[in-house]
Amino acid sequence: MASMTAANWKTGQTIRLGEAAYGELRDRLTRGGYRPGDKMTVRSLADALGVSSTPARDAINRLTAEGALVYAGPKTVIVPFLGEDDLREVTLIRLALEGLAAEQAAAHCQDHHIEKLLEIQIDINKSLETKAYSEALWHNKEFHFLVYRLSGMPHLIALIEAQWLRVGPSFYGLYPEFAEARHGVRNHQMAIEALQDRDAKALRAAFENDIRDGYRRLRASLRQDSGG
Amino acid sequence: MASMTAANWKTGQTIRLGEAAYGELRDRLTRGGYRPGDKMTVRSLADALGVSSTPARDAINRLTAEGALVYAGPKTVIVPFLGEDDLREVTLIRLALEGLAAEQAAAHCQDHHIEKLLEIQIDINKSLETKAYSEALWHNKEFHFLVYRLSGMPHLIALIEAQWLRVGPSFYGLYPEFAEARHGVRNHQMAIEALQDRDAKALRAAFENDIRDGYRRLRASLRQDSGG
DNA sequence: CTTTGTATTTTGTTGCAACAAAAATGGCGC
DNA sequence: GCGCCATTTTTGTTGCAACAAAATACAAAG
Repeated sequence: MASMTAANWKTGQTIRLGEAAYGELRDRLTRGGYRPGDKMTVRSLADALGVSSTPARDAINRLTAEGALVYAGPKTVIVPFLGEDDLREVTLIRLALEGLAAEQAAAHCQDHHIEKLLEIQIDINKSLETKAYSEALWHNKEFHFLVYRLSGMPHLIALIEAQWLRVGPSFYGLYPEFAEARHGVRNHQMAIEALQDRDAKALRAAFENDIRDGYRRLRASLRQDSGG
Repeated sequence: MASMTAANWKTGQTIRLGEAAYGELRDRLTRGGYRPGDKMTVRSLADALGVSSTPARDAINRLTAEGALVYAGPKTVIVPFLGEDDLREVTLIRLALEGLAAEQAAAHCQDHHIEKLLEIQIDINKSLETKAYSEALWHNKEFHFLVYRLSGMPHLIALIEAQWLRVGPSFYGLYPEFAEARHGVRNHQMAIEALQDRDAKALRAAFENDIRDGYRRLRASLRQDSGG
């Protein structure tokens, strides 16, 4: 009994309101519940989540530490606008981290993982056909993180998730255009083929391509916004 | 006046106790004030820093989110032991992030930066000669982050600092052996030469070498501990 | 209409106490 | 000596109120 205590204490359901609030806010950010510039106040979040100010404040503090929220003033936390410089930096970081994750994933890939990826890709295509962009975005994330998890590097995955959370709110609004272009389909196909060959370098290249494609499109839309 | 508000509000001295507590605890961690396994309790930290429990809790929460502290049980936060797997993961992450930072740094390097690096290297050598290992460690960090800051990527630097904070406590205790071997001196020399040539790839290689050297030594000492 | 100065409202931070839960302690049986 | 269980102590979490400070709304002047 004493031996399982140290290993399994996380198993019990999360009774910590702070962590629950963090997870919920994180989810809403991921799902496009907020737009860049939206103010995050302790009291409004506490009301929205039905908790008191302490857990709400914990959630905001943590997301701020991770870069998913930023200070716009001494007493003002907002969902960040991603400028061109920010986008460049986060992209370079993503290339480094997700490239590493992909490279490490190849060694731990099994056939059933590839089958699962094929299923997810079918889901993505279906979602695109029915113009269910929010779903497509979700499946796209599933695709990426299924591979990244194969790396067996939990801390690395947490870092990658933090980067996605940074670009998410800015990315989400203009997904329709992205989806129409279907730029991700070819890259995902390349990734699956690389995985079948257990070719770590090719897998990395496929994901880097995907990241770079997304970067170019996001940057273009950023310039469009500032230009007109 | 309105234009400077958004840009300069950070200039005012930090009146937030939570951030001050975070900085202080961070500093103590960096300077070897705690060893792996040490318990971090809200009340003891609050006493140690002369603040109430809220800012102390904030500091612990943030360091925990960054991985510098870990949960060892539902109500127990400790300074983490770095196992061999953890060390491998953090090293791969460091290679990715610090490699990127070094590569980006080359483009922004000016002559006076190289001069400063030469000065720091002299400080390192002096500290090693006088067996002031704690000082040597500090100057070593100065050396690395002076280069990393040249990348102009503040978020990347924050990520790198978080990784250093993870390995710090485990690294600190066995520095004397490291210093005696002087393994870093050659790598730093390579880095300076690469910087003089503005050779980004060579600069990256020099820092990767430095990280890998440290990894091998730390891993060896880890195996020694578990073996005997 | 824009701008400037003022008043009002909102907000984050901090300290603190209560509570439940986990950890440390000590004693008991073997 | 060693493991196990009950008791005591310690601990994190949570909610809340007070306060200072910043943001906002508003009014007046140019």
